[in-house]
Amino acid sequence: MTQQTIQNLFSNYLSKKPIFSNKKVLMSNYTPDTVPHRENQINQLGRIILPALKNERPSNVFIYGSTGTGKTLVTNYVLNELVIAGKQNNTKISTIYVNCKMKRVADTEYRFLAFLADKLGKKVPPTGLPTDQVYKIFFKALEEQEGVLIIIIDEIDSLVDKVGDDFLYNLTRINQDLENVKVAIIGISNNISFTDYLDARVKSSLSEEDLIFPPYNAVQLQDILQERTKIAFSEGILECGVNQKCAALAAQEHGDARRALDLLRVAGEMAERNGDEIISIKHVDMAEEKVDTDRILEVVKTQPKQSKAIIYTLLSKIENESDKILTGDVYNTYIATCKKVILKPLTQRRVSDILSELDMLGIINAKVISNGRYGRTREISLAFSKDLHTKIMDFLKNEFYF
DNA sequence: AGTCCACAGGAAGGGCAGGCGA
DNA sequence: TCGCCTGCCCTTCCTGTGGACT
Repeated sequence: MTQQTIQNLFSNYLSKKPIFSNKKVLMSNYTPDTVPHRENQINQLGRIILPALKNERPSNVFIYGSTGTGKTLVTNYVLNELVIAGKQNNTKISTIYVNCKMKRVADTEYRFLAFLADKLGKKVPPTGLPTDQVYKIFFKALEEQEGVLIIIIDEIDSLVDKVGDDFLYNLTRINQDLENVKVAIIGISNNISFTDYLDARVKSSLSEEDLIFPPYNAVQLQDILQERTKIAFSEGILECGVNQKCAALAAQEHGDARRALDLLRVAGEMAERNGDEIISIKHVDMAEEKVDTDRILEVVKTQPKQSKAIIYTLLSKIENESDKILTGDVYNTYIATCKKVILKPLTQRRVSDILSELDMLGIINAKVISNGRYGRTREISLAFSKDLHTKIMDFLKNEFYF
């Protein structure tokens, strides 16, 4: 592209009527003024945490529902309101929000405690101290607090899966040793059967109250999108049926509002990039493909070298042989791949774990099957379209200098 | 009913890098 | 600088398992 034409491109872009008037409202971290179709949950949660306004400890709450059902949004919304009411009432209410899925922030017991202590104003080094000392620092920080403190632990299941439920046991018993501050815990999880695996004592004290968030249906999603589009886009930009299509697609995916918003945002970006003045159904279709492609490609890109070698092995095996392959085959071919790219091969045990990780990340589908006397193994297939195969393969070939 | 395969996956521990306090 | 602690990645060793085969 010559300099002249790129200048034309820029001035063309600037002279067009803008597609977005406020893109922020389509982001997942945006808290709107109202939360449609969650009135019940807002009321229930509100009632549970009411005692905080009288400087009493509210019950611990356990919230569950699948992704994009508004759990975090409702919790933040209600707690914001609670803090405001507390201020008017001269009651000190503070909240700490922790997301246990955030890598290198709160994904281990140490980091989790360090994060909480940090929020309470006590610095803990990122590593180096014994865990019991971090507990001490955290308790000390708590002792200096007063009023009611509500700790929201989002994606709590992923931390418990990783480090066990001991830290929850300690946390739920925290109040016995504290005088000035009352601590309540709100646990949020995507996994409905999560509490089944907890220690009985932890379970009973953590879920003194339970709240369930059902998935949104297509009509409800449409309402949510309608509210946001009024603020997000310039007037008359949206073709009829765009909202419906985004809502319908997201409803198929367990009523995930986050996905609906993503689709709408990316559709807008697609239109913007193409220089179109109206967002049409065509853009939603493009957005659907892009959202999936981007997610998987991003996951592949961020994998360590060994996982990439395994993904490469899987792709080449599936390309050349059958759609479904077994662990043993993968391992043998992986050894060959390692030789080719001069990588020290891992043991089968470790490869088995990496395959489980890839399964959890949604890159592969792995199902444990039994072939009778020919053993038990995992049957592995790829979780994305043929189209994406080529893109990922190209990326990996480039990565390994093939 | 018992055997046997090819793994799955749990437990324990080694080695490393990074950080702290003495 | 050294000893101690952490998380992380990995290996080694081990037990468990579903179902075809005998």
